[in-house]
Amino acid sequence: MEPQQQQQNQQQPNEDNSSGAKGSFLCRQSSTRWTPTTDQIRILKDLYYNSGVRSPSAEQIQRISARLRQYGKIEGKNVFYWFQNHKARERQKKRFTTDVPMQQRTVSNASNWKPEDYSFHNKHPNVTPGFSSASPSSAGGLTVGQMGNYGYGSVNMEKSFRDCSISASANSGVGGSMNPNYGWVGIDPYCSSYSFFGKQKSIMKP
Amino acid sequence: MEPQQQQQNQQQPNEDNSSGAKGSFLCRQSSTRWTPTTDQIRILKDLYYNSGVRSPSAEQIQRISARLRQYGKIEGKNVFYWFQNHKARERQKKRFTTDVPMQQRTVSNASNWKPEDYSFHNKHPNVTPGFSSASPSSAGGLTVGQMGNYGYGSVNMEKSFRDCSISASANSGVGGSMNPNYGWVGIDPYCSSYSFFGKQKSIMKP
DNA sequence: ACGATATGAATGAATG
DNA sequence: CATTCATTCATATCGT
Repeated sequence: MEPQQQQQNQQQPNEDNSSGAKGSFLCRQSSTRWTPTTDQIRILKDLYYNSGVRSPSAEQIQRISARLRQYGKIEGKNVFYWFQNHKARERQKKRFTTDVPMQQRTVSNASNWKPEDYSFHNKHPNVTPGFSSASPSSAGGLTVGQMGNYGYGSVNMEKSFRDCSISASANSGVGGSMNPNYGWVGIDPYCSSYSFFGKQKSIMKP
Repeated sequence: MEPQQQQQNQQQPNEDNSSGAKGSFLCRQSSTRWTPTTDQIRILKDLYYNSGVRSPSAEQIQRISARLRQYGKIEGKNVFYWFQNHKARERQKKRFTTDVPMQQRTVSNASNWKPEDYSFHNKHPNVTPGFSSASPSSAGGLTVGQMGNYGYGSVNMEKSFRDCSISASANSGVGGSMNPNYGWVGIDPYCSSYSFFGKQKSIMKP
């Protein structure tokens, strides 16, 4: 991410990469920690910025991780942490720079942190500028999130609108009716409690 | 092995420079990463060693960076990373030296500050013109530091167990399990218990 | 010119 | 959610 300056992107493609993008490099995944592949990152960011996913529910996490699994090894917790971190850091940086609530930043910011890819996906060197409107997925083809599943929000979405500018993703369905997309707005009658990692807890251990 | 600070100072008044290319040394090469000026380092170390600041909060970071800005370009994240790194490396270094040999560390020895480093760090002839060292209060008058002590060390946490008793089972809404943190209503069927992870981690972990 | 080291930056994983 | 720790990448700088 942060395509601005130096980036240390070097995730090793591990096995199976259906995407067939980068070459295969055998590598050291020996590390304990998950090293996301570029495709995985791409998708995660797409979900984050384009679909507005911020704190996916257990179900979503499973789905997402399942989808991402085709691009490399990944577990539910990785997805979970990814969203947590991404969100936290986005907020944090804002905190450092915008701390004082009052004060209008005339020039507004100026240089602070990395511009990152707010708004849309701007980071990948590839992806065509086109930007389709209908399908959120760029290359996957699997849409992880659009099922009619209850979205997670149901509860406090409060100010989630503050930064997420999800630009149009086709059906944002603000109007009412069910909004199939995950996101804010979904009020669902069910709690759909989750056992969440409960099921996959076994894999959750380091 | 040696001096930690071999920082080259090149404080530039402020931003600008766009040339980026470090064609000529001795210039602001601010192309990419932040290169702290000696004054900035001096102050940072002062805060670190003399004031005990290790992990400044967002607010502190704001103030610190504001203060340091008079010595050169700097942003909040730089301060943030600086402290993070400094602390981490100090710790890391110490870990190697103090760890294996004798583990007889009295706990009292919490302060592992490294006075040697500070006080007169500038070993480079390059130092900024003028500048006498001493109090950081050159022009700021801001008091960023907070106390002078910090007990650190002796925190060897390893993998402790922290299983929770409640474990997951938040079950679907109604049941009324514990974890009432969020006043769920007894009859409230719509679970909105999103506290969710508040304690969930237990299952996520060892 | 390199190689080594110091250190800024980024981020996965946890903890509270 | 906020904060912190550990690792790792990237680059600036110095030594020889």
